[in-house]
Amino acid sequence: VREKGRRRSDAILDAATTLLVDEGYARLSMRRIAARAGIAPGNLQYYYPTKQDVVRALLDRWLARARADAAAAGRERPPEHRLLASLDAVLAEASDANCRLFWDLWALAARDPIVARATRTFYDRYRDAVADALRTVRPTVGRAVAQRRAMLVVALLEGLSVLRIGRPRTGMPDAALRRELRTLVLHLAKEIP
Amino acid sequence: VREKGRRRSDAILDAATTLLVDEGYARLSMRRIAARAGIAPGNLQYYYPTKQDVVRALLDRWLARARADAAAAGRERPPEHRLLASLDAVLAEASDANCRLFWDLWALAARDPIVARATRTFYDRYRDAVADALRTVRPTVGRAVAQRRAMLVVALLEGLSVLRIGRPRTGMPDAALRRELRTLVLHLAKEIP
DNA sequence: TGTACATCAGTGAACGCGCGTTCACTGATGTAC
DNA sequence: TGTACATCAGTGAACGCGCGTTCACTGATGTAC
Repeated sequence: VREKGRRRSDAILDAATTLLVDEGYARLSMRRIAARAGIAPGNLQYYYPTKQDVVRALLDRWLARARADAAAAGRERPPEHRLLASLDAVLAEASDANCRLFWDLWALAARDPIVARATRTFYDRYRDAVADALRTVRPTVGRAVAQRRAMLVVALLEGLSVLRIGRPRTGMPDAALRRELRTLVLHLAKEIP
Repeated sequence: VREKGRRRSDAILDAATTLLVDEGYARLSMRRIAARAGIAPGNLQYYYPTKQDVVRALLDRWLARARADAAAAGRERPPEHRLLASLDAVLAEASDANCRLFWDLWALAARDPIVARATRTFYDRYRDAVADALRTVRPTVGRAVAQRRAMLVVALLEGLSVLRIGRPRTGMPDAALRRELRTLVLHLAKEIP
């Protein structure tokens, strides 16, 4: 009696995620999630009593997966190339849909402490991974310094997604900007005392 | 008969702005705006036929003012200090309320082309101002290069606002991080070929 | 100076809608005897 | 092997709410004669 329930609650999160990515949080409703998952509203409430519960579960799962993906992608590279390879990977994954989801996430986090906590955990892990990469490139920098610099790198990447607002839909920044970005990050990693 | 109307439509935008900053877009409604402005719903519709009209007018006015303020603040400084002084000014102005408003703005821009256009115009001007400051520090860099580097600086600042999500409410990043930021931006302005 | 009239500014009830959530109820499934 | 029963999974109507918007109507204000 439990296997069916687990598959169902997963399917519900799948439906909710699809809706959230495609149409944004403003158009996400319990009734639409239920319809998308092919169940009655009452059954949705059986698994997730309130809308907040669905959203929190959805984001927990999503952020955990994003972290796992990023960790796996990083591990496959030789250490020296890890930093720049990760840059490219992040830029490549920053599709329009993903960006929109993050913007909704930030707005949501401003009002829901649990979402804020999940978001913060996500970025903490993200920063730590970048800090590791920085110390691989130059092991002499201290842990704390590397973490601060990693924070700047993460800020750069997240900020770049914002600056794409209203631009003709390009998957990522243009080549020249990407070159400037690589140069700046390399300087931060190798040159700045 | 026209002066009264102009004052009224301004007061409506004031009321809407207060609500948006205090409670976020999710809780912004025509009825609440009307109540806040002390008028009947029908009268609100007389000035702004739809909710979209209010929001667009509100953001237009708000972004224009932010641009004007930033320009004025920059003009008062000696050119050499302009870059770092602006950094501090931006960080100081990034209050919790302002951040929340920007997050709502980005989410909104993803679904409303007119909001997206206003947002883009805002960031274009922002980037141009930073590019000017960069060229003041080192006039030998080309216009295009300066613009790209300015974009990285703007991305850094906007990204830092995102990374404050879920952190104990500090007005700005801590001193050590701020030092790293200044160092990085100075390197970008002065050292990187 | 008074009056007719168009326009501006404003009211508040009403419509219809989608929402989150509740609830009484039903069938399916596993377990204990 | 059959039966009683608790629990799991699921239905769909209903409640009450706030929403954006419409609309018929009213008063205030300026303008033309």
